[in-house]
Amino acid sequence: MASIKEIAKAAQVSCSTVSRALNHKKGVSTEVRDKIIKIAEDLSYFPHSGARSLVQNRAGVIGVIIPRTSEFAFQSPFYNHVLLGLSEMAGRHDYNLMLIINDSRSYTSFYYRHQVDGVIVVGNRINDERTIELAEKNVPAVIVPGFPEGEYQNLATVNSENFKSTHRAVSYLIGLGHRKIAFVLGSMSSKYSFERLEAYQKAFREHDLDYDPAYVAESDFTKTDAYRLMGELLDLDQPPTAVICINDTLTPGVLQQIFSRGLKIPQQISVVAIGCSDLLDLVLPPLTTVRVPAEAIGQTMARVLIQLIETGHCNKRHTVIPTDFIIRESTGPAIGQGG
Amino acid sequence: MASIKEIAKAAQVSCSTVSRALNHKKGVSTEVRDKIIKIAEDLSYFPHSGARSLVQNRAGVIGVIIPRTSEFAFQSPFYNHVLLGLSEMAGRHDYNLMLIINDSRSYTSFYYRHQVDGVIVVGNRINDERTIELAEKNVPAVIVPGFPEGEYQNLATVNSENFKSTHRAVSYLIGLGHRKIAFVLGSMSSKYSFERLEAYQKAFREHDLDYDPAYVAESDFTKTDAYRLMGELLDLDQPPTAVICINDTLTPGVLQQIFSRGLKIPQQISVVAIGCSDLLDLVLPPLTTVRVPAEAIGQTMARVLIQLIETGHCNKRHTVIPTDFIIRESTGPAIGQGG
DNA sequence: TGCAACAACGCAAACGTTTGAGCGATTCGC
DNA sequence: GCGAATCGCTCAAACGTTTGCGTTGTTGCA
Repeated sequence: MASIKEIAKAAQVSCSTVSRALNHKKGVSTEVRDKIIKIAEDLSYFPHSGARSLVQNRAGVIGVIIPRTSEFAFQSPFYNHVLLGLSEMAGRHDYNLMLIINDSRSYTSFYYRHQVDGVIVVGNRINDERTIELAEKNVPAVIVPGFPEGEYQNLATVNSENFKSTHRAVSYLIGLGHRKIAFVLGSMSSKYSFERLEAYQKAFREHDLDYDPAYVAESDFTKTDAYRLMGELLDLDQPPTAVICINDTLTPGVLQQIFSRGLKIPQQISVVAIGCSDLLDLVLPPLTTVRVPAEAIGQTMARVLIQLIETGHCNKRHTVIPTDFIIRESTGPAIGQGG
Repeated sequence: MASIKEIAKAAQVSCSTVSRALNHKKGVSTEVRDKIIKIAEDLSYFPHSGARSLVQNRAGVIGVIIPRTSEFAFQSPFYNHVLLGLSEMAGRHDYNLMLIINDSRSYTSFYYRHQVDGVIVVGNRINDERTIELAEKNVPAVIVPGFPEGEYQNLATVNSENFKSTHRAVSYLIGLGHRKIAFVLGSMSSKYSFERLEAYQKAFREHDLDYDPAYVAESDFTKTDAYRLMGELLDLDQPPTAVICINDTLTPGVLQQIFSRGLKIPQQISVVAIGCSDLLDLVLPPLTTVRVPAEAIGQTMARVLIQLIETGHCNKRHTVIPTDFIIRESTGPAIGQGG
């Protein structure tokens, strides 16, 4: 409500001086500055962000795009944790978040329409032409996941260490004597499904073992489907002695199938979860987990984007965040296996 | 990038005409209008929202404040679903969402600093002075939950039907013969814990029964605490034959305690969940649930706020959204009870 | 023919802020 | 003690829109 003019009048100085005083720029004496600041507080003055963005070409807002249905975005712990990291880091640098969910329009149009300073895309699809447009129009942007073909000045990526972590988990299970290791994947159009499957295969090869494709199930990422698929896997003549769940959404479905059959974990089947959900922390026994650092992903994305916005370049265009492999009580030696 | 000026030059008209043409106001011939619109598209023009908000005093942005830690906000399905409803309804009316989580500053300052058109507070604490400030400064705002003392022109509330739904659930359990009905509450400083407990008590009174406070447990809203409390409840000399979980965060803890003891649901204990989490839908057996319509709450909040913003008043200052009581398979007749 | 009404458009002010240029007054260096 | 640098401040332009008012040209009506 109160504008810089009223403060200027009250303090008997010009607008310029008020602006400089409030922004702590030099060129204003301490007495005048203190006086102005006091008046501004008394009048409960807040700068008009629109006017400011007009002249400064900076809005102090980061656009966050989640190209998923709202349902999906808010149900998956991954997005929640990324948002958490984003909001934390953005807040620390005095940026706010503008949220766009399930908008079919171009990312670039969003950037222009809302005068955000940069754009973050969470859950980028492989080969989404909108990401390329973003890069070609030189919009400061950070995406997860994905490595675009070209090298663009203003486009950065953040990924989690999919291959390595999955590889470690599978190797661990093999080391425990497991050979029939079920792997409940999501859709293979998803980048990380693909990477993690490769890791799975490589771990088998490294131990001079063949892996049986029958134990790899491709789901549509829903709990229901995971429940169904796990049922099919357990109905095999040689049911798996271990199972890996590729993400948070699937894990409950797999677990419920196991629980419903009264199978003991880890005595009868070992379980490894990949994901970031805390909701599963209370599952008994505590699950051996590949923890995807979604919060750190969000933080990093925000940090890189802000650097991109403010300096026009970034130190690392492609960041890979390491995952943790946490061995807890849901995994144990395979039974009835040759070791 | 492209401004209205460039379009004006290209179309050989004045800025005014361009503005009028693009905003579909009258005073411009159809030929000129079409020409301008075409040029605007070719130049991929987007109006500068800052400049627009400067002169129109409207930003097209709704501020969403969640006065919780980021962890809490993003873990609880309630907030997620409210956000879902908000984003859906806001999008439909061409508003965007600006998200503020865990900001200790005044709500009013947020309103002014970011030139949002109105403010939504999700998870208002009883007697939070910041809400009152919002109302007193006449900022268009909608809050959940809560009924402030005074009647303020620009402050509206949305609540879910806490009392009625809980009452119905408890009555149902009593009808099934249950007498020792555990109730795992959250903190009593929370409005809905309080309301729901009252409903619980009233249901007992109405059936001419005394309720035993020993079965009411006040938690700190965490899974861990719920797990612990449910353990204590089951260790009672006369363990409960039914349990009601007051919200999504608690339910997994309670369930895990039950599962870990190998108790059969509903043969040995009936379970009623209050909440909106879909994650629990896959729990076996499917839970009898008081479904809190968080998504509808979000939608309603957005709708009311937009009305408040655009017309300066709203039809209903206090909206109460009904809850559903969904009877599924986790509840059954009490065993070893006199009926 | 004369005049009112109206449509289509341009002009310029206004929104609130930042910032380079400019201008006295004081201080500094030598 | 004189020019140069510095300080503290003001002026005014600029950012991109919208919009009331004015102007021109056309049409309608008597």
